[in-house]
Amino acid sequence: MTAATRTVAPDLHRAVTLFHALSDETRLSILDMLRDGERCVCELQEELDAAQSRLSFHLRVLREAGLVTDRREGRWSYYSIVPEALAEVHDLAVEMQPKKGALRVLRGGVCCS
Amino acid sequence: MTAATRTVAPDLHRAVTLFHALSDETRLSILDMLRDGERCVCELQEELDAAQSRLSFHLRVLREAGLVTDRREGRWSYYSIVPEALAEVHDLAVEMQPKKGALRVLRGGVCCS
DNA sequence: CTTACTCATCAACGTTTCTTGATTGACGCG
DNA sequence: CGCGTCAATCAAGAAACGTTGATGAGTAAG
Repeated sequence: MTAATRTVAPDLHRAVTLFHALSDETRLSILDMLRDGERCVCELQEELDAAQSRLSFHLRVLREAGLVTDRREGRWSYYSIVPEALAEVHDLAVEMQPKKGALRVLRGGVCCS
Repeated sequence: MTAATRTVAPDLHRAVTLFHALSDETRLSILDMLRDGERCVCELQEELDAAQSRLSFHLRVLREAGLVTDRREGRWSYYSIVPEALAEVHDLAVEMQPKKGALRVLRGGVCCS
């Protein structure tokens, strides 16, 4: 039985995807800008001083993780935060806390059998 | 003005470190096991069916992110969750939500100046 | 003292992720 | 139509990451 088959919480991969999308400075900066409301790519580009294709790449990661959505209007793409995805992250952090009554000095007294 | 000097929330790097540590299946599995209480490396090794050096590597990432602590006892190292670090993650998820009154159809009417 | 065991660290390797510059498609405007 | 702009995509290279097997430090036990 491998780690993949055993431990995998129903949504382990989902968690990995979410946390990975959040594990980059550029992407966190993007999300921070989006806290004020939606932005088009060129606005982000200007404020973050980042190449266009670089932003496109990071926006795609965020979009594929479900953390942002985009809306096209004319030539522009507007991106905005998906609050539900952040709520998922919130919930994950809560669920990962130790279980009640998990204090154990030595489980069963010995370590490895 | 670069993204690094401007946007960087006081703890952007801290956030990146935390999220990065959580963005791996093996590490999430380890944390899941630790929810029941502390474990020594050999226990994790057995249950996760992972090479010892692999676990050591991942435990180091988790430790350096402050998500787990270790305690030596004789030959064994016992690892356990640091609840405060998960609370940080929790708080980050909350802080990243859009600001109140952030609904904006078009900021200033036009997109790029 | 010697052996066995737990664990951290290292170097080497393959893989993934990120960056850059170029290309392409879509749209609006003169 | 022909041109400029916005943005997605691609290919190539660089950097970071994760895996593996080997080595070494520390401890317990014969």
